[in-house]
Amino acid sequence: MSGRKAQAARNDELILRAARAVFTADPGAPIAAVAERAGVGISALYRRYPSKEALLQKLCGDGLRLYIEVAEKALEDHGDPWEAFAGYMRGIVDADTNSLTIRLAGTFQPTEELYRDAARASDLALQVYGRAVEAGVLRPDVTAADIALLFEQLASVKLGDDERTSQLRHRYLTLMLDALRRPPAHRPLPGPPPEDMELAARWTP
Amino acid sequence: MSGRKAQAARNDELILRAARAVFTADPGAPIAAVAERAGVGISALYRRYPSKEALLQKLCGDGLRLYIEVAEKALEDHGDPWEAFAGYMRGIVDADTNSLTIRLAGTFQPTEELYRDAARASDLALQVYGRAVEAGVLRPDVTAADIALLFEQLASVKLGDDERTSQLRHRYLTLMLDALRRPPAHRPLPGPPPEDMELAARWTP
DNA sequence: GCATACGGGAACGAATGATTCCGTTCTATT
DNA sequence: AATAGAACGGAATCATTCGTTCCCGTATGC
Repeated sequence: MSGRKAQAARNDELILRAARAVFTADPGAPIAAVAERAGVGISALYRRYPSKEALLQKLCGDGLRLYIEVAEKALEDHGDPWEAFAGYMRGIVDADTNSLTIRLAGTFQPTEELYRDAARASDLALQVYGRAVEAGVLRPDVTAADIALLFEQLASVKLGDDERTSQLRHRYLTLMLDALRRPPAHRPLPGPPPEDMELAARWTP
Repeated sequence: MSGRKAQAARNDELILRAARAVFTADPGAPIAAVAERAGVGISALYRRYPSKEALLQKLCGDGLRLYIEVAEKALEDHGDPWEAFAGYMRGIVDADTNSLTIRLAGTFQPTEELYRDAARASDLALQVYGRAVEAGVLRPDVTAADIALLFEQLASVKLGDDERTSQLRHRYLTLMLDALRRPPAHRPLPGPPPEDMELAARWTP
């Protein structure tokens, strides 16, 4: 398989990657930004998806499936209960699915399938949470819904490039995990703290 | 003072209140939304501010001054060091200045005065932080810049009406404080956790 | 009474952005 | 080698949004 077909297949992937990156950074981004980032024309997009909404639904669905995958992996982990739970949270932060699912969710009409996947994801999250509670490693006054909101707070952290952002998210995840763990404890925070200049850079467009 | 002058004075206040509410909820909101919310016409806005940017600068400045006020109050508190620090954080969350300063900051050209106030705010924040560190009530591996980013994460929490949002922010602030405090401890979380229905409501526009 | 500051909201014009369309290129098949 | 047609690139289109301006009614203070 080579030539035109190969480019088409490559573009499939390029477009999805670009869309993910662009809409993760800015959920309201124009579709032209996706094309530009992918290095293709706009028509290459419209050949594959009938509308912007269709593309968003696809991305949202992919995000949900990724979330489900991470949660299932966590449920298979029968080692140390706390580590299983912490690993799950780190996995979700790495997958960065919250930027794609929730933040995009309000912007289009969810499909039936999307609802099903969301329900499944929610159910799995509840199981992961329940297992940590049963093992007694989680403080008892947080709920599974709390955990979901914590993910969203972490997703709101955005500073510098993608790598720096990820580093900081893990830093604050570690902090949150300290607050969640029973018994309470302080673990060393990973990654360097934000520098003043990093913060000051946000005052100019 | 009554009649036309009184209405003008009332409108001054109405417009500022409306602008605060609208831009806090959506930093990119149209100026017409502000007028509608204030219950005035658009020209009532333009009589007072020459442009949208001027209004945003005014709001941002007000937010900064409010921030400064809260921080100064905290520095005057010579009681229990931890409570002073925690009270400061609660005060900032209540004032909700982070939604106005940082989130708006990127959208216009900051004035000279804005820079000065931002510097002063940053300096005060550093003092509050420093005092908590000196008293040994704060874990040593977080920095003042970390605290700033934690505020922003809390500002990203938005669910239901304003009151519910505030309640939840305090809930997660309490969680974060548990992670910040030395020695580590778990304090009971205030406010009810999010219900599934509250979370599910966000899947439709 | 009346000049006028004030404010309501329609009108304007620029910008943005989704979608369509047309001409081009490259592949596979005849 | 000629050609049908898939895949593209990107300009043109068309609707919408939004900041700003303008016109006009109103009622207030003199």
